[in-house]
Amino acid sequence: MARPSDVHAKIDLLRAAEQAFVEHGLEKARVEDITAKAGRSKGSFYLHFQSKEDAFRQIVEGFLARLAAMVEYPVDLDADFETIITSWHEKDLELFEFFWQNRAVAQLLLHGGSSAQFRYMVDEFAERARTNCRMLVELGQARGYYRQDLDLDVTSLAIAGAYDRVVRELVAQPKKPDLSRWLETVQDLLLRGLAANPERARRRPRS
Amino acid sequence: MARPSDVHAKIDLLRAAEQAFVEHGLEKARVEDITAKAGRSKGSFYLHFQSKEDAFRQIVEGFLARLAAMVEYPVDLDADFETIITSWHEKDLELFEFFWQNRAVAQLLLHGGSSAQFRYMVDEFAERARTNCRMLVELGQARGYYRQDLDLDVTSLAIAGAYDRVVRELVAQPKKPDLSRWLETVQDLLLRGLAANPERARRRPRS
DNA sequence: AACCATATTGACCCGTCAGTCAACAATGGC
DNA sequence: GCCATTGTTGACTGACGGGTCAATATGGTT
Repeated sequence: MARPSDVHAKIDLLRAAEQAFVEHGLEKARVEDITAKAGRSKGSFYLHFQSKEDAFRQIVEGFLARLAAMVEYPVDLDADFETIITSWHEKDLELFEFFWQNRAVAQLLLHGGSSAQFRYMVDEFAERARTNCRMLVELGQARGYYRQDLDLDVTSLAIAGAYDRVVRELVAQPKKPDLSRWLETVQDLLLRGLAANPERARRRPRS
Repeated sequence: MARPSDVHAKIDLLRAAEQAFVEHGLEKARVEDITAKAGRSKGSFYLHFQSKEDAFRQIVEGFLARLAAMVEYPVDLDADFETIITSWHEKDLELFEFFWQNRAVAQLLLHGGSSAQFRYMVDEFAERARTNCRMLVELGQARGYYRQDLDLDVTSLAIAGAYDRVVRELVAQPKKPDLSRWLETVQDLLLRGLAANPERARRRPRS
């Protein structure tokens, strides 16, 4: 065993790659820019990644995997509805925090800096988020909290879209905004739109 | 004056380019694919466009110009609020029709097939649409139809996002859905969320 | 210090296209 | 039919950048 490899290399490269991809998109980002930024050689890049696309995939997959883990929290179907709503709010706040922390990659994905060959990953995630949202609405309906005349497909789309757009704006902010207030505004708007009984929809002030 | 130029050339090329860009994105679409699809030569392409990017710009600008014209219709501030809402619905329906008719280009833009250098055009449009939406909400507030406690910034974001996502889904549909019903569902959800007086928010059945 | 195994490097190779232009084709006027 | 003019073509060029690999550096081991 002679000469151990530099353990920081891959991390440095991933960081630099992320920055380059955010700045120029997958196609226009040059491997040499990435290696220069990481203070490494071009060859070093190919010790850690099969190709430029491979590095991109690793970044995206890492981000989406952590994201998916946050979104697909188990819903306790037996819980009191109010508890579900509260838990929903908490999880959303975590999600917003996560997006803020990872706003560079988030912008990359949300703005389609990825080429067509990676779009399916983002689309798939968007679809899952929307399905998740649809389930929650359906549950609310079944419990009688939400209106019975809602079209689940279009309604869940609109809700997912509202969040989507707010997150897009969030990740583009120069300073961290009041995530909790943003979230409350959105949830309040949507809850009132969903509720069967308008009075119940008014948000209780959070403790 | 000898030999008039083929008047169909540019139109053929634009159509083929649109198709190629939708299919592969700006970077990956090859000029030779475009010309082959249009049944023209590569040289012919450069008689009509400065560069590949120029062709792309012409397609996008054409689409956005027509779109902007539809969105920025004058709001009659003196009109009865109910009239404004009705007019809003009609205009949205037109907009949805437009998106459906032009779903190929719409998908191209919404999914970021455009490289970073063109994103500002889409972003600018999204921003204008959102501002427009904000103004309508503000008007509703001033008239007392909407809640006073709304955060205009976040609320307008959420509303714009809801439409945005629904349009994204619309342009991805294989068959034309019932645009009017989709629109009603969205408007209904949002109006109930916005309204100061829940009773007033219920949509009157359209004539 | 000498040696070895492995890590690292960056000059080079080579495929891919955007864009050019010299040759050719078509048209209208005479 | 012939010529002048303008339209059209597609083989070619040159730039670019992803990926390779022979040469070199490094650090541990004896």
